[in-house]
Amino acid sequence: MVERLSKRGKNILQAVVSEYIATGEPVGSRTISKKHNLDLSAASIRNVMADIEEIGYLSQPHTSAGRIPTDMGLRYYVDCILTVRKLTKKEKQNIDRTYRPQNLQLIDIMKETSSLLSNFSQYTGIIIAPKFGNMIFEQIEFIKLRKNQILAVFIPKVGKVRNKIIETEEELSQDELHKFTKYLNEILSDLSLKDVRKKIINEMKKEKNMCDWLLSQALRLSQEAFSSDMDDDVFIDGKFNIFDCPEFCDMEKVKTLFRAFEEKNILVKLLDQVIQGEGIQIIIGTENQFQEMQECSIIASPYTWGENASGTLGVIGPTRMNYCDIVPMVDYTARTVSKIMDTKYQ
Amino acid sequence: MVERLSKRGKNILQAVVSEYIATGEPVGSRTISKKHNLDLSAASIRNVMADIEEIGYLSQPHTSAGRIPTDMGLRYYVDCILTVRKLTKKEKQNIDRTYRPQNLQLIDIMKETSSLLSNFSQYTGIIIAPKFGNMIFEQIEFIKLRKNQILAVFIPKVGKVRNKIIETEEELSQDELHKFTKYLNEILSDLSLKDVRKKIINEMKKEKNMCDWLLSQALRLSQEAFSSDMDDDVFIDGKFNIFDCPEFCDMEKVKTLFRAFEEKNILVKLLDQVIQGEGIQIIIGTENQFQEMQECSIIASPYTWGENASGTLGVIGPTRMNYCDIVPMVDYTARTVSKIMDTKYQ
DNA sequence: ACTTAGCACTCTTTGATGTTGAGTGCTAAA
DNA sequence: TTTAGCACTCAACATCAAAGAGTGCTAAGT
Repeated sequence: MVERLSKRGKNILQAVVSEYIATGEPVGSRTISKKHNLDLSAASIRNVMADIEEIGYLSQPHTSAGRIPTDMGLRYYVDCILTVRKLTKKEKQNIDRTYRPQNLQLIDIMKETSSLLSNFSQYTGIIIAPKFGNMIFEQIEFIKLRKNQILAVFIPKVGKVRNKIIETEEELSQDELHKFTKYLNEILSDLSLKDVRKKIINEMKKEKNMCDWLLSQALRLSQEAFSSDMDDDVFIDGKFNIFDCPEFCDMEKVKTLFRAFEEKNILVKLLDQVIQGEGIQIIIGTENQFQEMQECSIIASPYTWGENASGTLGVIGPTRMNYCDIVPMVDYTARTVSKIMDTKYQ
Repeated sequence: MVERLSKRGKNILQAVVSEYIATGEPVGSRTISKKHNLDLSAASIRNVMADIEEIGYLSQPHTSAGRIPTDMGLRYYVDCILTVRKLTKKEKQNIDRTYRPQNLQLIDIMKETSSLLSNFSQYTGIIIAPKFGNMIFEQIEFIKLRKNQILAVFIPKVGKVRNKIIETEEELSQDELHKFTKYLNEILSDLSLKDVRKKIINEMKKEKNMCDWLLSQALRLSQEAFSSDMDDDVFIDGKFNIFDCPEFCDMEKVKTLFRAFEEKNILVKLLDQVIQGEGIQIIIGTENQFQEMQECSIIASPYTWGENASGTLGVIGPTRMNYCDIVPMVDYTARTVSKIMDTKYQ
């Protein structure tokens, strides 16, 4: 983002944005000259505002109203003006405390985090669990159910145990299944799920030549077990906080936004973009490609676990969010979660 | 419900209710005398309406408005006036077809049902999965994870496989665990989960005397495995249809209702009352104890599986629902689901 | 060359006022 | 017992004026 504003322009944009974030109403020149001691008269401010509007950073709902920042304006504000505040000790402690309890399962961490994000921000907190494909293989077990049904139990190093029922053509004895698992647990240990899938395909190619029936069965089975495109686990909290935002007083808006919340894969896609980058990322209004969400901003950060970037967390709120407060909070939360994930699972 | 209305009174209440259900607006005497050929003038209808209002079955939003039925009025209508219509062949086929695909897992049946109920009614469809306690034991397996961690996998005859991680004090070998499961699978086979819990407690008492270390370990473990008060599985579909009801144009109302939807245990409690009774049950507005839901009616029916009453399904909508259409549809769906559950799992 | 006071102008918001229409309750006649 | 007729009530709607917030422009001040 190019620096397109003079010092004065910045100050005034800053004032408009912060006033707008506080009130949600269009901001007039008088208000600024009074509340923000820029030592300028309303008239001067008006002139500058007109300039800024021309660039496209401000807009007027109607002729005789004040200005509100456009998405572009907010983007400039976030990139070139905003200096986030530091969290107080107390706030940090509050976040730390969330993860203090012993014996938190992954699922608890997720729930606590989404609720933390939502409570702090007073908007909607969201966290996406580590990607299935990034999970590290620890163990697989096959349990014989009925004649041609086998339950595959996949146990990752971290994360939720997953079951899958597999139908087989031939009947397999539990003994055979034990052999399978022993073999698989050996060759797959410590691989990420992605690599597991690759490895299985490679092994199958090898096996084609060697023609060991048991092994090829084992591989076939494991392929099925890992084939599923498991849903991403999304934890959302505080959906209803948006009811309290004056900008969402319109039924239609709420309706579409909620449909987006329901469509979890919209959220996943949106936040998956964040996982590529590093550190806090902010998506403002129309910057995201989903119409349903274009009244919202997302402040998100990837959190890591070990070396794999593993998930994303963040806050969804109206574009007029308090970026100054929420950005450092999301950041600190992401760091804390990363730390916890590391220590919990060596 | 006592018969408190004359034939004429009934006809007029019937007219008011059906008109109100159709339009959602207060109904005036003129409208009735015109549209429903009762061969009475508006003036006569007015007189009767005043009588009905006195009993408490109708009310006026304000002096110069028409009448709307009260919850009591709707209750009388449902009990003493309503004759439900029969489903057409096509509608029945539509419902049947939902369950035709082979290889539907329980979870699919649930999803399809909630969506079916919602689509047909244009309101919110809901189904509660068979109670955990009513599930029939088929198999349990213990898998050793790490030193003192064991994964218990519980496989019911019907329903979702469930995992639970158990921490133990002593380390147990996989061999020992095999012995445990063999023993447990024998003594628990075909019991309902409730009975399983009882049986385990009984066996533990016996064991205290016999002092077989392995057995008592096995029992302790299984007790832990079955201790969890698993969440009820609630499947809801079409939450957002209520946005389209004119009576929910008020933000506050939507807000509270949605909070109730979120609090799944409100829904569970509400529908659990239905499981006691037999056949279709209708809960109108303030008849339910939850304030959040007192603008809604619930049309629900238990569905069975084998001999155990096992779950509930139904439709949640505004009190001015089309009872005449939705009641038979919920009924038929409940019967169909029961049938499917029976045939799928002998 | 900036800055700013002053002013005319625009446009929303608010409240007051009147009108319309749906619906009621009562009365008296059929 | 029914119903036509009539006076009355009240929400909903439209119209209008006044207030207020804010702008843009101009001309004078620094």
